[in-house]
Amino acid sequence: MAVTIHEVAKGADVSVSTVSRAFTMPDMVNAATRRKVLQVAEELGYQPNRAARGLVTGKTGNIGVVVPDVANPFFSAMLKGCTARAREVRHVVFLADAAEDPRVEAEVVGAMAKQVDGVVLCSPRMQPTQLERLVGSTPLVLVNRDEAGLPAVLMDSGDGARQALEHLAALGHRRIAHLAGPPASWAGEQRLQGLRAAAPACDVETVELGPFPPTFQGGVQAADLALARGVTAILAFNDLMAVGVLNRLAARGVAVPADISVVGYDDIEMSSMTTVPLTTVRMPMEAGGRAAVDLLLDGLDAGIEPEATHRWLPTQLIVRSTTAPPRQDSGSARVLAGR
Amino acid sequence: MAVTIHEVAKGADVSVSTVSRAFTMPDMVNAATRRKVLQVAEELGYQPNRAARGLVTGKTGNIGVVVPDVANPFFSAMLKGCTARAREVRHVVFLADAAEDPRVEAEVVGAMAKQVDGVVLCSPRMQPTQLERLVGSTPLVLVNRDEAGLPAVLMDSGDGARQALEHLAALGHRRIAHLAGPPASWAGEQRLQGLRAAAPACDVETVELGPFPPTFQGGVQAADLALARGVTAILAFNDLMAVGVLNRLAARGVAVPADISVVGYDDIEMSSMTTVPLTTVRMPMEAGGRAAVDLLLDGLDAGIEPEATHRWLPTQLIVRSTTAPPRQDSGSARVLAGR
DNA sequence: TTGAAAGCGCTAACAC
DNA sequence: GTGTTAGCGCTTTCAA
Repeated sequence: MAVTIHEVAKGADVSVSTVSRAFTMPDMVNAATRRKVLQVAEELGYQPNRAARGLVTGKTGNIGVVVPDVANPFFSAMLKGCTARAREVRHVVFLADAAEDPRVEAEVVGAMAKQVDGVVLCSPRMQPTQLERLVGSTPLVLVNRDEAGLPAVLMDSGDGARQALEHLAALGHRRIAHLAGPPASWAGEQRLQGLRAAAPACDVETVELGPFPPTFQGGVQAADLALARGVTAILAFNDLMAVGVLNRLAARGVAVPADISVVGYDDIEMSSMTTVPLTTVRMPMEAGGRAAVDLLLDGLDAGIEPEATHRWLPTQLIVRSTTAPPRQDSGSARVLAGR
Repeated sequence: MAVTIHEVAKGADVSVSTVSRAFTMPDMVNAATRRKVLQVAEELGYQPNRAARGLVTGKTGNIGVVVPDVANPFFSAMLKGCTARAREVRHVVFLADAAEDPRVEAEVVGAMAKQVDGVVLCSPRMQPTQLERLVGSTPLVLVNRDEAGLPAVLMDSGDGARQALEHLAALGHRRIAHLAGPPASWAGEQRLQGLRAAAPACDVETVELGPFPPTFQGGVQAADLALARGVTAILAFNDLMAVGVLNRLAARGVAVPADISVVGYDDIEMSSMTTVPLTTVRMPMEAGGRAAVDLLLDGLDAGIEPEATHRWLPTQLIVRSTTAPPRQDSGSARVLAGR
């Protein structure tokens, strides 16, 4: 079944160490010998057993990636970045889907620890103490979370929130709802802070709603609450929620953006796919995945445990037709009568 | 750094084999001893090195999953099923994203082969001959492809196409466009066949368009072609394309479903998120992922190479408001005048 | 430039 | 019920 290094050695009539060298340190072996070895290996379809190699070198060539939910477009985009970059640097990805469960997150890191050179934790939901317990089991890099002095790739969604707020304020909106996602979301917290910080200068009043599930349904649910609070604009936690909001507004006969403006956060083009093009804060998820892999590997090369290095990635507001100046006759009353 | 079995043995004052047994065959060791061992292991934070274990047992406890594109909702849903099921049976998932490149598919299987117990190939795009070359390197299970006598999980999208066609025919549609996706897609081929087979009995004429990229843009592009052919209904390759179609129709002032009916294929609720709820053929992607993992593992348990076992999963038409009877004044002319 | 041998962390006979 | 020992496939001293 599995063709081993011994068979290649026998076939090429050399010792196993020569075969090994032909692969790992090619110029330490005679050109002719090497050619022969490589050829025999090719014929036999030999592929070094990376697990065995890892056992002795201590380097597996694998990296672990843990996401809260692969089916969430944000995280599948991030995963895409991780796998793509990993491939470029000849590494393989171990994937774990934590199913939005903090305990699973901790558990899987333990399970992977020994078979990987390090783990990328994407938006981990777990408690700081749990996170700290993981430190030392294997090199860790965080994405969109800043904790325990760990190296991290951080997206500046606080700044994105500011951009969105200023955009809406410039249009004349004075009362804006913020729909929160999962409480454990670092990015969500950043957005809220960015919003609060920017609101006074923009002369905007923010209405903080939630938490809601970061889903289509969460958006539907949130839309009614936002409507009842008489806002003229809504900032949704992510594109899924934003689409839910859009749908609920449509169902209630509220026009977007005539009656209410909507802004979401997305990764790629999810939101360009809505029938009413959705204004969004662009989160560079794929780039984040790539950066995380780099950070992890750089840290490993550099020496021991990587220094706590933070890589900030900018976010960008993409304005589309879901935002417009508020009506002069002010949203609230009209909207509530709308149905 | 990494705590080994030896340290646990020393700490518990037993031999390594006792520690090993305490983990792998608990009832072959004295209850008191076991308790002590487990406790010491706990304290030291010992986790067996699965790679080393695999080296001797020949079983890694890992399974490989190869997808054409993680960022595609179809495949992230399938991946979700794989990881969920894998976890339930205490396995870890090795993920590879082939970036829609057949060569990469073959390559990654080779790279993973030695570290996994088997590989799930999701909708592989590679040639039959390439696929055959992979057989033997590691146990393989196919999803949505039937080739080389390999075990496979197959979704009956041919039947889904039939259901969609009959639905549209029942509404009175007589001229229906089929928008093809990637030529290498087995599922696409199935749908086309299902359509062709069902069309005569339904007294329907099918207009076969494509191939198009299975994306939003592909749908935009396809919509114009379909319109020009004067159909009253459109069957899109997947939900992304369907949404593209919807958008382009809206942009051209064509009403859905008044002027044209649209049907897509989707996995979960993507299509319930469109502003005009989209009628779709439901593909059980997540269930497919789970089934594939089961098939792989069952085959391994059963004995040698798994028999070529096929698992067919049904598809289901979900009717929503994007389909309606065609206008009496017949779509074609009206629509073309529409803009 | 090459080979022989030790050993990575673990399990699986085979003794005791 | 427990310990000793021989490897799993590979890399890496150390000698030749």
